[in-house]
Amino acid sequence: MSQRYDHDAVEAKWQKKWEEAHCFEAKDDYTMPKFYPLIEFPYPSGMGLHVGHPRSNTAMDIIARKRRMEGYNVLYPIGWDAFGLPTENYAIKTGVHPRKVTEDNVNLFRGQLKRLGFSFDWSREVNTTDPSYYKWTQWIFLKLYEKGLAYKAEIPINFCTSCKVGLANEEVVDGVCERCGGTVVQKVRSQWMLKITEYAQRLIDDLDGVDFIERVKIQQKNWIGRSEGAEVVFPIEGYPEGLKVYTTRCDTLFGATYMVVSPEHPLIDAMRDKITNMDAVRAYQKEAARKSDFERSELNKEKTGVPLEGVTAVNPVNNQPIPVWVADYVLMGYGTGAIMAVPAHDERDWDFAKKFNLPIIEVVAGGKNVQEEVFTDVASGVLVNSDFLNGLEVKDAIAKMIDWLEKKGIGTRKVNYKLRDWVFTRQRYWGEPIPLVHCEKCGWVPIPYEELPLVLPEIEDYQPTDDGSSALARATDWIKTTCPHCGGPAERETDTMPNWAGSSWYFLRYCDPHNDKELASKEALEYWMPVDWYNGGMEHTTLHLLYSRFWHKFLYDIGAVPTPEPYQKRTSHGMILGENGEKMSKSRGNVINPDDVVAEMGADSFRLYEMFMGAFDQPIPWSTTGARGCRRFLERVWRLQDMLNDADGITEDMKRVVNYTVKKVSEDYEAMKYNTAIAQMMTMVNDIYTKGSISRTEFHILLTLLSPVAPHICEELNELVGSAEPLYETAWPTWDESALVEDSIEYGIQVNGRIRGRILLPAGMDKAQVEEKALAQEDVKPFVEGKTVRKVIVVKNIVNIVVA
RNA sequence: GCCGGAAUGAUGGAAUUGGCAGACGUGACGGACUCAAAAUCCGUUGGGGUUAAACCCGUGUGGGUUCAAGUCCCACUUCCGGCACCA
Repeated sequence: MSQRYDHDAVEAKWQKKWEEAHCFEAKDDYTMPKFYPLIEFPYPSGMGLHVGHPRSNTAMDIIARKRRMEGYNVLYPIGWDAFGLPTENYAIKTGVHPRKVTEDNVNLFRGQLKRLGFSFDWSREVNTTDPSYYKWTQWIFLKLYEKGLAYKAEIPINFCTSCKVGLANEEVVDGVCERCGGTVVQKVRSQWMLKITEYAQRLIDDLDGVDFIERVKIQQKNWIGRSEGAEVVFPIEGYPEGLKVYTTRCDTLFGATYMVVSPEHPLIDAMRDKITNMDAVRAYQKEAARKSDFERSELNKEKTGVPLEGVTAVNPVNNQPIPVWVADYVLMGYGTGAIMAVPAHDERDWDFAKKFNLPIIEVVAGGKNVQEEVFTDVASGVLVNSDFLNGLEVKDAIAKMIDWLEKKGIGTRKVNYKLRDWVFTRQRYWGEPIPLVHCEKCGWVPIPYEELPLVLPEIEDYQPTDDGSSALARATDWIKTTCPHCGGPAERETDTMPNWAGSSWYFLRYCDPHNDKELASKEALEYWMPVDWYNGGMEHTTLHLLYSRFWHKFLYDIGAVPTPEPYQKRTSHGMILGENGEKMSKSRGNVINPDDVVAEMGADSFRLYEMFMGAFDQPIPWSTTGARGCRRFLERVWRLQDMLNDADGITEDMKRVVNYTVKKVSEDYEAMKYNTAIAQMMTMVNDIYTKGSISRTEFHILLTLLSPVAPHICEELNELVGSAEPLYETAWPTWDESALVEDSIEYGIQVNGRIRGRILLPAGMDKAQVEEKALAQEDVKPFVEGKTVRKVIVVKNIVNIVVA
């Protein structure tokens, strides 16, 4: 009789063995076929590991372990994305150095991850806050600067007037500071920007060559937001450059009845002497500055705006005067910051026109009365009231109008992107210092490459300064330096990089993490890149994933990496919710601590449950009883050691189920359908229990299949039953397709689509024979008799008899 | 608001991608074992209906396409992720 299944002993034993055998370390043998799976490296928060982390980690661990068993050289790395806001906020509150906080949190996370038995290559651990790491983050920034992709711009930040600190959007709740409730204002600061927009088209085009799940591709494309249209200039007396607008619907130019500029538009200042209601305009600008873009562009909110009295533009297609308004639903960051409004055919313009009683002119016929209802369905309309466009369909009208505008020199064809350049600076201490100095004489000057890394200076006080600069501004000795160019006095940048910086290239460092000459050697990059399979959360689709693709493309352009794309394949897991179906959070009190689960039922049960709980790509509520069910399954597997029989190989009656299980599990792992793979192994175990015995070969196959999910218990059982080699050195099993063929097929017989009977027939009968048998079947007869059989359809194992 | 997902028994989910809805797990109920309980093993479990069967209803709501719809199309409802300084 077997001993009790003691998960603590089994798991500790095998974790030690694996570590001593170094069996999960990637080999430097570049002749082997390689496989590089990747999970998003965690941010080591003080809360410790979240049950969400192991979901992605286990999924890729399964693939990593399977690939090793298939003979691949696997690099499955881990590291820490450790710069960030919460750590700094904690330091501000407690006075503990962020480096110390980070170190403690990393130690906590490392211990928790190790306890879960992931087959990470711990010898390649990286940490973004390590100067030997961020040396290369700074190096990339300098390269971007050198190539003209980093520039300064005046960009507003959220500023708490009471804490005197720049706030992340997340820290602004209902317009006030999350921490102190103080008033938040927009404060303009000069910030470093990265020209991601220069890569917009390639970031769209190159999605065709990679294997990302479709929703990721769609979301990235929509985020980049390419549109084709025209820029049209509306002349304004006293404003020589005219008011330039971007439109995708230049066919509707004859229907433009007013124009709108965003509150930040330079026109307002330039025309301030002509504008007769300047006080009202200024007040409106001030009001708008308080709102986020998000609040401003909400469609269902009440439209606001103020006319620019004294300013009149001219519609260039018909020379009609057209009023200009300022309204916050127009954003300076998109297009030209000004629009022509065609209320008859745009919902927001229509609402605005109705509210302020502006004229509405129909130019596309096909809807109802445009005075009462907006008409936006462009596919079905024909142009009216539009001079030379009358009678044309919308798409032909657009083409004709663009030609006309270009010929007349009024407008030009223009591709526009919603994507905006990346604001790359934070008024924070706990980030990578920007390796530039400002010299009175020479302007911004990069520090020489030999001086990298530019190390974060030690400071005593992490409180931000009164003007919204980071605590770095207190490190006056560090700030004061000399200009590398002229040798004169210069000052360092006191803003730091956002935490997206370190995470935009970490997968490159894993290829060669200890290199102090390059970010990674050419040979290592050529062998390991691209990442073969990257799994992570949907929430990173438009920021991290896009930013890292952008950096990678830049590095490719300067010859630093061998591939134009960093990731060959991208998949995504669903979030694990609390038992009540809500997002896990401290405040909701529904947080599940992985340590508690592991202590109660072991890492294997925990891993198994996370893979079994539901569809991998869907959000799923946690269930403690569900997890216990997985523990119960492992105990059933444990007791199979008492059911071993003396049969050799795979017994005849198990042939089908064993082969089917190998196929099902192999294919489902690859498709990330872990839940159904596990369900099939449960079915196989249920079968064995019914039979009461199992051969050694069958048991060994089961253990091999299960080992990527529950590696500790499988290794232990494998050893207990006397296998010569550990499972991690065992080859992945194959299946015999011919063993899956059934001798007979059960057909479901439908009459008019409703199931009426079943019939078991030998396999290989042709359709006519099946049809005949089905029509003669007893249960079916009453539904067919006395009726005319119109048609009989035999598909797969369904016979549908259509009668009338 | 915009972009992307999702909705199936009491419950988490499955369904060969248009072909017998509910695999597998949880819970519940019944049985075996036990002095008893726990654990374990075996069985039942969508709703209505029937002694039993037949049969009827059933995949968020309303319409549609099809021999056949959880799956495709149209219109809605609710929930989840993202919206550029959380990571």
